[in-house]
Amino acid sequence: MGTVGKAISLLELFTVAEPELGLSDLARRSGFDKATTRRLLVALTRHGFVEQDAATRHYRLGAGLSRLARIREARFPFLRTAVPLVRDLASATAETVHLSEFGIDRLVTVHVEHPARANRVNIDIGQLLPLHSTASGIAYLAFARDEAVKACLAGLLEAFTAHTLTEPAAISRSMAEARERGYSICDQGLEEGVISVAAAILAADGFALGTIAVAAPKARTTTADITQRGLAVMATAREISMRLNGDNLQSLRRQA
Amino acid sequence: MGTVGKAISLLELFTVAEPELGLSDLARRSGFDKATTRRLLVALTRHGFVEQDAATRHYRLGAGLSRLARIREARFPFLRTAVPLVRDLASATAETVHLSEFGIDRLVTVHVEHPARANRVNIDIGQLLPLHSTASGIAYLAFARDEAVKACLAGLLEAFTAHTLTEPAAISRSMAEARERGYSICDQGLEEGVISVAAAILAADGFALGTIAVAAPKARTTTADITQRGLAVMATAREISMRLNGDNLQSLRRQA
DNA sequence: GGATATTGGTTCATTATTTGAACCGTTATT
DNA sequence: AATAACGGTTCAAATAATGAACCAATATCC
Repeated sequence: MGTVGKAISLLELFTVAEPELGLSDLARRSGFDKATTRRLLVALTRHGFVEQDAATRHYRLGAGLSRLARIREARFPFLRTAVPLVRDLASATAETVHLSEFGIDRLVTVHVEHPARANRVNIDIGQLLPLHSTASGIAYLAFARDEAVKACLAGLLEAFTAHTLTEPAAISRSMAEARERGYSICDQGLEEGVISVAAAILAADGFALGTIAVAAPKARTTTADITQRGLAVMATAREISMRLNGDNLQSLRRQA
Repeated sequence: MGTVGKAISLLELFTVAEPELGLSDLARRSGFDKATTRRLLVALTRHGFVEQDAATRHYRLGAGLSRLARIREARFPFLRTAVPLVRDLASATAETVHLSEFGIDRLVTVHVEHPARANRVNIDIGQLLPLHSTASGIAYLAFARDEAVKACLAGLLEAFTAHTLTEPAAISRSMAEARERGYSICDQGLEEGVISVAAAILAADGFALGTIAVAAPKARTTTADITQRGLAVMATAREISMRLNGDNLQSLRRQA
């Protein structure tokens, strides 16, 4: 792993659950020597990607990252466009709705609206979602470029639960069903007791760039719920796609 | 410059005005060899910090950055807290209001609300603001740690206009006035014809972490406007500080 | 349409940067 | 009080990065 990759992998250790980490902790989790870790952190700090708390000496993600993300968002207003619609869908369904963007060969969770219920599906911002075993992943693949699909099916298809699809043929079928229906359904593919529906958000070229999903405890989900949420998530995905791309969105490969 | 620094400096070449850049362009602007630039971009792409457009082959900032920024924002909700108040202040003043966060020894513009007027002060998200020559900078320094102040005054104090304060003593006086009054006033320090007021947003430890500012064309700004906007920006900064820190905000060093 | 310039990209001997074992002082834990 | 773990540093050795020269494709110019 090159030096740049090492530095970034340190950044990727920070999570919503653990936004601050110490030097020894970062070294241990990354597998790098403490001296190496320290040097990488100094370089990241010098460019504002990491900050060190003056009192605790712990490290955390820095303003330089936020700045670049804001620049990106200014030109590609994915969050600004989608978040209000995610919020609306969460209100309408009273379940967890999460928005993901494709990156690093997985889906990156960029926004979550949790319902005000104790029994709900919890997802963290920043959480990475595998493609083969999530509703979001299947919805994405259904409208992804062939290379992305091939890369996914050629990789490790980990079985997270007994329900996870791990055969390429089965995953392809699931993708075809998602294309047909306009949304995907995932029954406990990533976690026991959770059922989700998702739809792809398309870029101007007609290929998927992200997804929106509704996740709920299976115990309180009926077949009618699934259909209703599926149609709702599909409509929301379409709305987000249209707002992002307007008249540029190519009709080819458009959702049915 | 180490490898990590080089990679990050490539990322810093992207702006709101130029969100996509080619390989040769990036190499030229960074001063790195094309082979070096390419290798750094490949490493950044591998971790989602950069994406390459399939059609144009141009590079742009990637989803991996957005993900980390979202993780940071989830735990440090600066934008979510401040943006609504920035918007309110922009409506109330009908001038440009911009929010900055400290990082990389300067202020980083993270949000801007432009008034719906043709003659207005334009500021880009991501724009870096020097400390000594802007209302935001002086407001920040007024409530910054001594080290940050010393570092600023010991550095290059560039004269952007004939009005820019470049003497450490004059800058210190301006800081003291800002502390006294609760907001800073900058008359054409960065750009001819622009006058701004700003106030510091404080962290729990009582030190500044960012600023909020109102910028306007001097030609249509009266002395009464300055006072009115100064008080408004101070009140907004205080509100943001309180929402971010609640009861944790130390009374010591609190704004007058 | 041909000539030229510029693009994105690659190679590998050479060079520069990174590495990490061993060490340190301080703080936390037992 | 003893021990463990912390954040941090050093420098000879090891590894990764470098960039001049090259390539095919595309854009620009005349």
